[in-house]
Amino acid sequence: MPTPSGKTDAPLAGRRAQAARNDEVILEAARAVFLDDPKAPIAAVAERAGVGISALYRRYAGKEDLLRQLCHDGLRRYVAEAEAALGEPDDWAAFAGFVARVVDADVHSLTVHLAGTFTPTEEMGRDAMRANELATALFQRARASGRLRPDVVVQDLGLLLEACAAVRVPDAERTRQLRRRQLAVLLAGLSTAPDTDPLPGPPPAAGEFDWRWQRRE
Amino acid sequence: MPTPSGKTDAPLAGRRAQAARNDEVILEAARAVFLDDPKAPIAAVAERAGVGISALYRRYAGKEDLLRQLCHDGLRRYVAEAEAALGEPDDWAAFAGFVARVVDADVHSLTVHLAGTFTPTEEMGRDAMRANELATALFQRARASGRLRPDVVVQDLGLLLEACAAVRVPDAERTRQLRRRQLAVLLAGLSTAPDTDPLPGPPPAAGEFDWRWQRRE
DNA sequence: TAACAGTGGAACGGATCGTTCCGGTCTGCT
DNA sequence: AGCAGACCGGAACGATCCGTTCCACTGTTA
Repeated sequence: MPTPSGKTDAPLAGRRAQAARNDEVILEAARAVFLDDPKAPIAAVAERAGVGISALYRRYAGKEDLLRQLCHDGLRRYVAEAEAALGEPDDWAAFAGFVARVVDADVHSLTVHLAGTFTPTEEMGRDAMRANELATALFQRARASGRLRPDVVVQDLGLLLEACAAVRVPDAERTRQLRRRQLAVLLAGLSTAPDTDPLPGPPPAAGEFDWRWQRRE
Repeated sequence: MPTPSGKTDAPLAGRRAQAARNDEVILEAARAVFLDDPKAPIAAVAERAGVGISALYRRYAGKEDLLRQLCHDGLRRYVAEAEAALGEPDDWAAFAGFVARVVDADVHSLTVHLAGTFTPTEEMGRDAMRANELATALFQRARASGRLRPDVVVQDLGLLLEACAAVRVPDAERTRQLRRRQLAVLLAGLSTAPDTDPLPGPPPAAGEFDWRWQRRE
């Protein structure tokens, strides 16, 4: 088939179109592969995407570049979800919905678990800060709604996300279901209840999980 | 110093004693190192123990051997804790105490996270089965006490342990504290409460986490 | 049809790691 | 005293893995 359509360059077919499609396919494959194993070789991404290694190196300067982009995307997704959630009028629903969507999208694995495998950009630092601010705002609204027990702090959100991300079975959809279950248990545990003992030990402190963002050895 | 004491061979000093001491030191180092990173090189264990590599290979046929032993020890610890807990008269306290001790000892990382890095022995299979039976007994007693919400199943214990093991900061003692907090939240979430919605999705099924025990690729 | 963007995949070089091996030391026994 | 050998430290080896480069090839565009 020769140049199939007259449309300037939008539709598909032709070398340009394949390249554009590959942009997507590669990112998707990279997400899947590195979510499954943060230390996966770059060849695994190429294989999964059904492309050669060159197709990867044409787009990214190296592995670190790809990881950084992936992580940054996750961060942006987190921010976007938080912003969207802030539009929800019901305080508790905003918080619970936000967390659920973040868990579903596995944003935590994308950000925290990939951190340390590359040197972050300044923009990522800014985005991370903004992510924290937005999450804090959501949290405080949730607390104001009175459904959170009083000895819970914002940083417990990190514990919660970690707990959900830790759930992992071979099937992706089943993983999502089990994470939802874990999330429900955790949210119930964080909610006000008549007769529960106070949570033990000092609560997680600000920045206590920042060590993950330092480059590993 | 020549042979220092007259006691037959019990106390210490002398090549034999050092060897006996090394047995301990090495196992301890291996536990610490592989708990921190299941894929750590064997040299890291030797370094941490302050011994040469030979001291390791004199005791274990290879890395797999060491891992297997470590994992089996964890399994035995789990069984021992469960047996001890079954002696506790209060049903709920038996369950909660058991889980807390298992979390404190990081038995989950020792067993589940190390699985798949070696071919298990038959005895390990038997012990694992026994571990499941004991845990189920404890769980059923806890349920009988009425403090567990009705839609919780034994397999939720796996989710709970995974969530606690996922909490990890550089300092070991702090890690223990945070895990206790996570555990408290989860137990609160699993407890009966007046107005909570039922847990979403099908509950974890028996053997749903067994894939971890299969040798990785 | 000439130039070239885009690609597949072999090949290279470096790093890592499990395991072996050898030379040395100290001990326990004769 | 002295010797055989248990025990040890750590260098060296070989296998494997992985990131990156490179080149030949293909269809497209001008």
